[in-house]
This record gives sequence, C-alpha cells and structure tokens, in this order.
Amino acid sequence: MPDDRPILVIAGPTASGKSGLALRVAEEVGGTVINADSMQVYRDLHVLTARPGAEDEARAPHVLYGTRDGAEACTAAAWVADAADEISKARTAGRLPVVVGGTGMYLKTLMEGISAIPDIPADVKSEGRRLRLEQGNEALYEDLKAKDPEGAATLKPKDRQRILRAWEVATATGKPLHQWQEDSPPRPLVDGAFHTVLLRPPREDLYARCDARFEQMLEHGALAEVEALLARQLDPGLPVMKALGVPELAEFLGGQASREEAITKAQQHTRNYAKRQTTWFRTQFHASETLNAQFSESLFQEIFPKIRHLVLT
RNA sequence: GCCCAGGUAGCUCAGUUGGUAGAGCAGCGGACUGAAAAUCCGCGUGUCGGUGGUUCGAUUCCGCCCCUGGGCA
Repeated sequence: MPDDRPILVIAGPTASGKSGLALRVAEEVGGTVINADSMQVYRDLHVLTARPGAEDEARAPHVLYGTRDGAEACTAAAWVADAADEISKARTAGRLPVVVGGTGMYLKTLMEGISAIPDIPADVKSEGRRLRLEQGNEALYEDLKAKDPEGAATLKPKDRQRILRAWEVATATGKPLHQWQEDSPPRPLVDGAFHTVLLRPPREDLYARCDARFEQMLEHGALAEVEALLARQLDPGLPVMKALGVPELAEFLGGQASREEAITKAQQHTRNYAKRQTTWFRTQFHASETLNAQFSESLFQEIFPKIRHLVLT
C-alpha cells in the first residue's frame, strides 16, 4: 500500500529566500528541513553556498547540509538515496519532510526517479577525464560515436558533460546509456504526496539580491573559506571547485585578478545561474503553488494557511 | 588655444577601397536521466556623435561644431 503522507518541496532560484521559507514552515508545523542543493552538501563551503547558520539550525532540524567531503563528487542518485533516508526518518519522528533547494535535477530525481544504471568504476571515470584532458572533447566524442553511435547522434558535439557520461556508461558496461534508460525507466524512489511551492521573485529584484548577497559573503569570511579549500589541492574539476565564487576568488587570491574584478565576475556568474534556474523551474517543474516574490515574513503570513492546508490534511 | 587619437549595440571593440554594419560579453528565450552552482543550443535595427557639403547614394570622403582621452602651451 503506497505511502501518501505529504512531502513539502520548496524550490526557487538562488537568493529567492527558499531556506527562509523552509525554516518558517518547519518551525510552524514541526518539520525537518532537508537540503536539496548540490553545493550545500559539501562541508568545505558554508558561507559561499549560503548554507543556513547555527541560529537557523537551532530553530528546526536541518539535514544533509555539509555532510559530504568536497574531495568527492556527490551525484543526483547518491543524494536521492540520502534524501529518501531522511524523509523516512522525519516521518518516523512525526515530522513533516520539507525538502528545499535550487538543484532542479535533484528535485526531479527525487520526485520522478532516475534510470537504474550501474555505478561507473573509478578507473573508467578517471580514464575518460584523462582522455578528454589530453586529447580533447572531440576525441572523446569520436570514441563515443564508435561505442554508441545512436547516443552520440543525440548529443551536441560540444556538450562535454553529457558526452563524458555517455562515454563512461558505454565504456564501463558495454551497453549504451540510452539503452539503459529505455530498459529501466525512471520510477520514484520515495512514496508520498509531493506538494511543491515555487518562489519566483521578479528578475530585477533577484539579481539585486544576488549581488548584495555576494558582498555579504565576503564580509562573512568567504575568502578564508576559499583559501582553506585551495590549500587542500583538490582536483580542479571537482564540483566544489566550481561552486559559484570559488574560481573567481581563487583568481584573486592567486593574483590573477583584482578584488573588484573577482567580485564583479562572481556576481555575474551568480546572476547567470539564477536565470538558468528560473528557466528550469518554469519548464521542468510543476509547482502546486507559485509565489511571485522573494520570501519575507509578511509573504509567509499570507501564504502559510494555504501551505498548512496542503500539508496537514 | 594648438597638435594627436578616438566617438559604431547596454559594455569592450571590429568593419564598410562610398551601396545604411558584426563579434565577444551582457540581456532574453530554450534544452536538461548518475560531478547539474555542471554542460550545451538559439535570438543582433543600432539617429554608426551633431550638422552642412560632394555624390544617384555618406556611417564611410570633405568642412565646421560638440564630447572624451593623451601631448604641447
């Protein structure tokens, strides 16, 4: 018998105030805030990923924040396994799971599932990356054409990320990625009644918030955080190393850019990201409630009755 | 005041041996099945500083004016 207990999902672009909304809801209804942000999972970055602080965590349980080491890459499937676990723990404790984050792919994987495909052995992964580094993406694409012509045909020749993934699967399993996807269609891993809330502030306000927030991050120790991360000498291709602000501040620390240039660039990239998220949520995400504003206490007062009704019946 | 270099898309610039112009970035739209804060695709009319002249035709050549740098006084 399927579990139809509610799960609240709060989505929105960066700096829209998702975390604040999640916290308030969790506080009011007795919920557990579950992180669905691909960067907030890493313990190396706290300030730069705008992770909730100790005061926030004291007001309601927060899980899956800073639980992973930046030296290893998290994946959508790995995150969903963790999230499924936390959802069930919250339920056992009689708390409402409040999943919040801006990583659309994670949310989609949670709600709709993902094809079951074997883990790719580490040596195949590093071989693919080595090939691409030494011979270029074109060479990898050519090799993919040989191993998985159909798959290669559906990919843009410059789409490095997806080419690498298709290459890894074909190389490690001998079976094309699209074949796996066909044989094992996505199926949700978690039973429940998903209720989704989307925060969608006006573009201009959102961009202004992104800019202001980055300045605040610097005031709160973002530079030291990046310095500590750089000291670990991790592979520059790892996800943590690509978190917004890391490459830019690293350039400043290395003397290749002025402080101003680094800030301007990081803010720019944050705005670009916010726009990509906006598109994702508009086209790939079906929200039960869309709020055309950034989070604020007055907005919360206005919409809370509706959310409570969605989630507590 | 004089000399030089510039004034072209929101920004930085390219270009037109005279036939009204195009890149990068920004912006906007889109894609998204295991590193997704990733990766990729699409969209370019703008008094070509102003004004007179030459010309069938001027953003392009000439005159004058305005503005911005730099140099000389």
